[in-house]
Amino acid sequence: MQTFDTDDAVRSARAVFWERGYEEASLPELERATGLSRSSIYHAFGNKRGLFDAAVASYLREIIHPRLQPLEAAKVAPDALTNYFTGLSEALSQPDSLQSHSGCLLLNAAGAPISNETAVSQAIAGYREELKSALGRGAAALHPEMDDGARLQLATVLSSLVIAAMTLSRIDSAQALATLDTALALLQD
Amino acid sequence: MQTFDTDDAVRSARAVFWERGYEEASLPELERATGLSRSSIYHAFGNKRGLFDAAVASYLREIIHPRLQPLEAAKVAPDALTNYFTGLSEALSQPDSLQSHSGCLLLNAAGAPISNETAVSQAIAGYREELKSALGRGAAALHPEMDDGARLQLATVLSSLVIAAMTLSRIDSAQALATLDTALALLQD
DNA sequence: TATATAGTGGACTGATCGGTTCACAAAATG
DNA sequence: CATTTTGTGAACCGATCAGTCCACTATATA
Repeated sequence: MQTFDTDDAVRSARAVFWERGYEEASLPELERATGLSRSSIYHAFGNKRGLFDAAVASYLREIIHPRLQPLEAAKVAPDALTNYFTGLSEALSQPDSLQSHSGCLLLNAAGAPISNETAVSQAIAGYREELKSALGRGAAALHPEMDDGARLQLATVLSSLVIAAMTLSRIDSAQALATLDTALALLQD
Repeated sequence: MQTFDTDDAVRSARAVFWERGYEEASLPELERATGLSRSSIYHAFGNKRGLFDAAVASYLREIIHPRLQPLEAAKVAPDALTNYFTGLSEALSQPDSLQSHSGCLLLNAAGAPISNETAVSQAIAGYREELKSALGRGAAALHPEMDDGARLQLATVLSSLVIAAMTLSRIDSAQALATLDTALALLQD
């Protein structure tokens, strides 16, 4: 049986992919981060790409979904949408968090050659759809009187603000936070 | 004297960086695209990074600024903002254009290790600021009655929609176009 | 204890990386 | 024509890449 914890190893590798991207994450880096030797990585994950896919699944499960969960529950609280943005804003304010200085693992991948892989591009597109859908449910809970068209428009705007903020967080945290503040301001109207 | 046209060479290299990103654009690829040998590239641009910087400057000058120009003129037409979004939407609809399948050279770089270079991150942050400012001027021309706070908010939202659309264009052109349609819809209100 | 199975570390492969060097070519200057 | 200057292509550099292989270890089963 395996002497290392698979989830721990994937989490460590995930951090490397998050910071450096798929292509620039080297095997020696991944070995160092996971504490595993090359043969163990290849035995457990097949190849570098297999480890990346495991990292993406882990990212969705442990980073994305926990924050979206209140917006995807059967009953959505009226303040769930506000809480989503304040929580994300706090995470981006933490100056040494991966979120704040590396943005979003998936969106970073969107601009890299790895996005030519259909499995990867589908994961990113699916994330955006899920984000939009969850934010739409939050909008419905906050503004029950809003009609479907306006709610869909708001969900598109809010999810775009999230995408822009995560993209900008790597290069200008002030602009990223200001972008999220704009999202919060939109919820007051 | 130089037997090749510098602007032509930079344009060709720019296309490679645009599609592949800085790190994954190899010297052989850049040689092939420009038709130049390695020593000519190094003689003219110093190194790979110098060629990339020239490509970024060329991208701003020939791709970004021409489209923003009507929004940055002394007098901005009321329909300049709408024209910006319809023009961008048409460019992303062109299925074989670099814009449609490679998004934005600068935003792609934002998610890659090259963004750790301060000159690069400043170029990207500056682009976002300029985009926001130009869209704000367009909003003022379209809605002269709008107060400063609302105009700034709208500019932040619109520039975020552009960023999201350019990011998504690499992986899901339908979502990218829908995002720009949302921007156009916001201008009707 | 003997045998089979699963996991691991390190050495190695061929390919490719960015960057450098150098000898030659072409043009300009005297 | 001789010399100098500038530009260029090709060979080469050490380093690093992802991936493979194999001998060895540790555990599990019998």
